[in-house]
Amino acid sequence: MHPEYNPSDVEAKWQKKWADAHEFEFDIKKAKNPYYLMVMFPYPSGAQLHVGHWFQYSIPDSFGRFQRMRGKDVFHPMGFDAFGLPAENYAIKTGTPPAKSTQENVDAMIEQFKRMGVMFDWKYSLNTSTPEYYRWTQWLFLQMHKHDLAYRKEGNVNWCPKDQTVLANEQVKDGCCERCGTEVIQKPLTQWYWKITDYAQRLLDGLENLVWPEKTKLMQQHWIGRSEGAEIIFEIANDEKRAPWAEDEAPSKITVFTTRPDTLFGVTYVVLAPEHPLVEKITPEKHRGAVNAYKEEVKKKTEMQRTALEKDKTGVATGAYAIHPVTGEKLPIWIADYVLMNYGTGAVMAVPAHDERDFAFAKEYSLPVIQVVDGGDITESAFTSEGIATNSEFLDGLPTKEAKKKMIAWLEDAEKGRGIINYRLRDWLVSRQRYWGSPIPIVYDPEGNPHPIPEKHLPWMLPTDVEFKPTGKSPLTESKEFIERTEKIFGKGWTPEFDTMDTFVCSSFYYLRYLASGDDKHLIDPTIEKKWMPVDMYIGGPEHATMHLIYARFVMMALKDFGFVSHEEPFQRLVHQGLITNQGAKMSKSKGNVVSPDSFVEEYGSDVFRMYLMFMGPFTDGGDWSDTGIKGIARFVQRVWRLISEKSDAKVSDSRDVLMKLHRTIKSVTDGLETLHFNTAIASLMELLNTLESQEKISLETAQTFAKLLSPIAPHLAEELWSTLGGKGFVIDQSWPQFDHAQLQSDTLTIVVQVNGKLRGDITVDAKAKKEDIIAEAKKDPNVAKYIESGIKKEIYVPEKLVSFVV
RNA sequence: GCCGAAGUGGCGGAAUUGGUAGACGCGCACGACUCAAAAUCGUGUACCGCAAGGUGUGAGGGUUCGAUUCCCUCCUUCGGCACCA
Repeated sequence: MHPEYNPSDVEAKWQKKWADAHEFEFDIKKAKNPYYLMVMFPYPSGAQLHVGHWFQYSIPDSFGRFQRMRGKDVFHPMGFDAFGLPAENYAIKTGTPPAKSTQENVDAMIEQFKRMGVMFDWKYSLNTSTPEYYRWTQWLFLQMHKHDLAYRKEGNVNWCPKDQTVLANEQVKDGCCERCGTEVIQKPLTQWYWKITDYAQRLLDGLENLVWPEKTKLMQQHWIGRSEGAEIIFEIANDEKRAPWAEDEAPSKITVFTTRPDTLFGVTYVVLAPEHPLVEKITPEKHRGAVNAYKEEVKKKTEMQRTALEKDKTGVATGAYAIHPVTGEKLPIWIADYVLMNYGTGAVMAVPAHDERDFAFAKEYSLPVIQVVDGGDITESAFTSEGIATNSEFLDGLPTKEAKKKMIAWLEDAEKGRGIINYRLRDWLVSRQRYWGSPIPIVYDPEGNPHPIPEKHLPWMLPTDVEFKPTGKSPLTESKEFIERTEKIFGKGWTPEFDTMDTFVCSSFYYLRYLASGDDKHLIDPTIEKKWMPVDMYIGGPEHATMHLIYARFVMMALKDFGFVSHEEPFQRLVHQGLITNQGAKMSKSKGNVVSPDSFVEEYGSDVFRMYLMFMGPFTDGGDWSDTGIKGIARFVQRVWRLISEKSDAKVSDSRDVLMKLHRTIKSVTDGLETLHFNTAIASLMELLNTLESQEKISLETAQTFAKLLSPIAPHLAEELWSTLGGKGFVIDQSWPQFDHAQLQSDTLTIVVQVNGKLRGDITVDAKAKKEDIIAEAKKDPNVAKYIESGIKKEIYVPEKLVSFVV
């Protein structure tokens, strides 16, 4: 008699045995066959782990166990992305210091992870909000600064006038403050940026060799937004009515960017972004009123409203004129909000005949439209495709591609422009007017010039004498200790930088710090980095496709240039897990639709729960939560437990059919786990179990192989089974079963017979049968014979699969 | 608007160098065991049809002996970008 499998006892037992044997304690120095498996680290929220966490962390653990059994030394660390808004907001609400609530949450989460039965070695953990970690965040800032990749400039932030606070993009809902509903305005602020744009081309090129979802690569390509074109210089017409300015700073030219230099002869006006610094200088007195009024109007619009306008183009003429670089014609200069200051040069040459936005604008303000590319009708809309140049002097008759080249060559000769590549990527704004982040390691002298804090003062501690109430300034400005500390070290009148760093900075290099084992002298040991990087498999949500995954790549490239690492790319293979929803909606505390795994784990055990999550569908798809099928997995576990131990017999050997099924299962489980199709891997184990069930007895070897195949996906059950079957040591330490090609082949084949593509029968033939014999056999099938009476026109034979007759 | 992914039984999903659509599981129905229930086991389960047979992978067309798979048009859902010059 076999007692029922009791998951809670068995799982607790094996978790203890693993711990006692130090089974999952890792040594990155000793590892011989490194495999670096990382899952994006969580934010330590106060809520319990939910079904989504189990999906995200238990399934990769199964993948790690599989790689481990295949002989890899799998390093699979876990840490916490602990700086960020929620803890700060919680502090504003309750007064609890973020450091305190964060630590409590981290501790609680670690306890829950342990119950999951995952292989994390907590000795390698990290927490980005600890001084031991953020000293490296600050070190990274200093390195960026040292290599001229960090600079300050004025930029706009989302500002809530009522709450007196800077808002993150996700706190802005429909142009209003998420909390109080006040309309959010754009406020200029001087902040720190990192020059990620210097790396645009490398970030683009590097994508090619990465084993990443194509979709993600494409998103990064769009994000980087490379476009080839030309910068063209338009002189400003010398007009006595223009604005007064000092002779030496007289602006004399506007530089525009265009991807269509071939249409230069079709330019009928020039447009500047309303924020363009030249606007003020070129606008003649007479037009200032209208221009300033328009600028005010644009400033009031949030980004949302500005982009929602779609078709209605607005703008105003500045009254100034530009000179066409080839024809010398005078072209009016307009300002319009459809031209963006942060793309290209903030100025465009308008070719209404061949650009939709210019066309709409020209129609609105009755500006001339000149066709310079043949091949389309421009009476109703712009013709934006390529064609043959016309009305274009020396370009006439050339196809677009050649016309572009010739125009660029002409401009370069005449020194009126040049061919350039433009990127949409913008520099990374790393300043945050927040408390709960890493302080920026910069101090200002009494004249206000920034100076990097010498490395010996790191970690540059985050002060604690701060109230968390919003005041309109960075919270650190309140800290007396912070200011006193700065003056004590640097001198009277010196002040610290009060902003903290974006949390994406913390997560841009954490893959290196896991490997550093807390080393406080070096970011990472170069030999360890060489051995372990890049990360072999990185798993995380698709919401990080651009931001985090581009920042991390940029930082790795920069660190390589600085000489600290040997690799260019941090993540070799990337997989996005799907999202587990509840009734179609993302699980969140605010919606109150969070599903807790606790009651299921208690009833069925963690093996069943994680297996059920795997069985729901492909890992990359996620799915809508429903507990209706979990019983099927629970049944499977009980049947495995009962049948495998009951039927195994060291004295029997298996039939050819059983061996074939076994080897086919080894193959499909291996393929399934390698490609993260855990659902099909489990299905094929179920099929194998169904086959074994019909046997009187099975060999001990087959039973043990079953336990091994089960081990990554149901680790506790597999250990229990393995020990019951007399296996030595832990099943997780066994090597992964190999399949034998010879055993995959059946002695007979089923050949399908079609007539005119319709299935009419099937025949069973010897695996070695010849084509002619198989076709002859197919013709004899009584049902097939009926359909081929009228005569066969064509015979098609697909080896080992089918015969098709055309009549 | 543009870019990308997807759409298969009552449900989750299998199957793609084009070759038996619906593996595996859930649910459901009937049966066995039971005083009974649960659990377990067995049988059946895409649709229409008594059957022969026919239909069927979002809709419509195309290529092919043969299409869930390839091509075109459209619809729906999801994700991303959003006046990018």
